[in-house]
Amino acid sequence: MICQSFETECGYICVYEENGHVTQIKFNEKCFGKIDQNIAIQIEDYLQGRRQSFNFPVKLGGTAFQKKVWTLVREIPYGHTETYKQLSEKLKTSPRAIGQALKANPLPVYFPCHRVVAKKSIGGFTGGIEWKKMLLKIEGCNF
DNA sequence: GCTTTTTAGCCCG
DNA sequence: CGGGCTAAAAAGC
Repeated sequence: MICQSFETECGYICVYEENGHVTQIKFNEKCFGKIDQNIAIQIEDYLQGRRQSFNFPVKLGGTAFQKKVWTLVREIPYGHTETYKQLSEKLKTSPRAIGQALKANPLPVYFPCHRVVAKKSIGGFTGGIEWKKMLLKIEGCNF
């Protein structure tokens, strides 16, 4: 397994790769490896606001429910936000269950959980809400 | 399987 | 702006 860091105005973001598949994305972590260049370019382009979606293979764990939520989140269009509640209604579940699943998301950014906000606040984010704000800002969303 | 714990929410006063 | 409430998933047994 290898990983590569990318610099942002919020700190470093670290992407883990295992034989061509992205397995994990972490915040505030610096490392010195080089991952598959095709993937690296996509990440870099996204962070510069030049790319709106990803096209690389990933490897996932997680429960059936978590995968359902993550998949649904991926369908939220670039630059848009939805609330935990809206998603919960789509899956006939509760807002808090959505929060739990997003917290367990191993691939933030790829599964854009930063586009999911609470009804009256921004909600939470792994690695700090500063990241969430920054990612939304990249997408041209003022929160 | 059942019970307890935890939750990145919500709503109402 | 608290507090209490709640459902539902995950962890524990």
